[in-house]
Amino acid sequence: MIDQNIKIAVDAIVFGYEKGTLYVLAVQQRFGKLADRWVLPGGFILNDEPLLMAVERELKEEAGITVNYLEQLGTFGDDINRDERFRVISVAYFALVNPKNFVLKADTDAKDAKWFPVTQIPELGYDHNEMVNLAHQRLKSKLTYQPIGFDLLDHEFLFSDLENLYCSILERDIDRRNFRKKILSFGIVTETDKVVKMGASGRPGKLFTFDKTKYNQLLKENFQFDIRFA
Amino acid sequence: MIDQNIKIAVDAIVFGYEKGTLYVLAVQQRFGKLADRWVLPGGFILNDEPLLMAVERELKEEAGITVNYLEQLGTFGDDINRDERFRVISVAYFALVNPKNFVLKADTDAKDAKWFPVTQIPELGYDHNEMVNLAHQRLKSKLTYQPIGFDLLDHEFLFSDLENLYCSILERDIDRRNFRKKILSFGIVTETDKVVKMGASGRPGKLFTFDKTKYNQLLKENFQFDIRFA
DNA sequence: TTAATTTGTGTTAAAACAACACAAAGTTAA
DNA sequence: TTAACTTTGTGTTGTTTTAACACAAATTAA
Repeated sequence: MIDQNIKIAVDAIVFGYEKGTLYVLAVQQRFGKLADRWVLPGGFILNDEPLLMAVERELKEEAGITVNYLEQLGTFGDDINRDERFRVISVAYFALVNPKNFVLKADTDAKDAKWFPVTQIPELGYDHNEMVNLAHQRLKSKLTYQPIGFDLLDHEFLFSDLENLYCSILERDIDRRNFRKKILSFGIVTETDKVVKMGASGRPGKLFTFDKTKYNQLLKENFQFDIRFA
Repeated sequence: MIDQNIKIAVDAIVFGYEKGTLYVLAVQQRFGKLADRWVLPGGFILNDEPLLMAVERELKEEAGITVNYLEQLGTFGDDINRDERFRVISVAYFALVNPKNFVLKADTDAKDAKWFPVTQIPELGYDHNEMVNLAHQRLKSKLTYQPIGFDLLDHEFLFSDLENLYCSILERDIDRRNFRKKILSFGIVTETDKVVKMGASGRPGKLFTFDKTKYNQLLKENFQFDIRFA
């Protein structure tokens, strides 16, 4: 048997979006040297636990959430001292969730769980700021070639919600007419007959939904989602 | 100290290209239950060894090569029995090399090392065929949005080499005039004044080089390499 | 010297993109 | 009740990019 003494953990960068602001979920550590320090949700995997399950378990335990979208981001194991106690290699996951769907509640190892605006993330433990930066990049680029924005929104949303999401995450202006034309041309967003009055003033807007079935169908026919517009 | 008994390995999917054929490097195992079986080059990491170094070391040891391009592909750890001896999580790397630059030589654990055409890869040990498939996908898509094709070619190459590389890897026809126009418009490929006579008949062609410095410069100015053509 | 092979080059019609402004439907305040 | 304000919803046009297409030039082989 080989002599190897390295531990394996998973960590998750969970993005949430609400009213023009992009948030990242962090938890406050309860125990150990980094007690009180904010870190990404995550932890060691169990001996007989698949990686994906470990992430899902930790998110449930530490913050009480279940995500809409989850994919591997990358594995951090080049800095052999990234955890000062002993060597830990961490598999980072990228996740999206609609914050409205959950009330955060810290459970096991976490003292607290909180959404931080992506522009105001405190200094996190380990190399977690690095992970957040990488994930943030991934989100930005993925938004343009995969319809993942919908995983951050309500099931039914106003077109302006979608537009604002793109605007704020990509940090640029968008021409409403061109954007709408393009999105609708894909045929993966359906107009419902519901109309919703804004809390504030203004003309009421129609609600739309993302048609995932249609999207999967189109994928088989070599459809390529792509939004790179003015 | 947590009770965790999982080993960590790295594996590499190394692509090589020569005369219209794309190859993947595999090695034949010398020891153990899978002796004689072809597998991807790789192995367990050392306690104080960064992941990247582990891959480079294994490639050197098992096949005698140093790659041109190396990036993380993904971590395989959901199937807890992917290695039947005990649980192993493997970090897979994606690599590109010009086969001409090396003579393969199996050294330590490997009995033999060999290039297999990507269309004729034997049944490999563990989940390595899955890794190859994923890497192959990555290569195809990355070829269109990152200038990595050059890492598979000689330093100086004919335009037709580049064109054939794209044709064969992406498995589609390319219009020579449009392709050339597009590539040259980026300004990252430089024409040398060398002319080379083909081994066979035909008009001699000029040699070109990839200007990496220029490419890095352009990147800072928000340049986006992108080849999606007829 | 003729045939075969490979490199190298330009134009045009069609499609996609970028830029642009105002009317409609509602709310709020005078 | 009217005027001001806010937000949704919609078309056109010039510009740029893309796709489709063919033949001459330089060399080797027969």
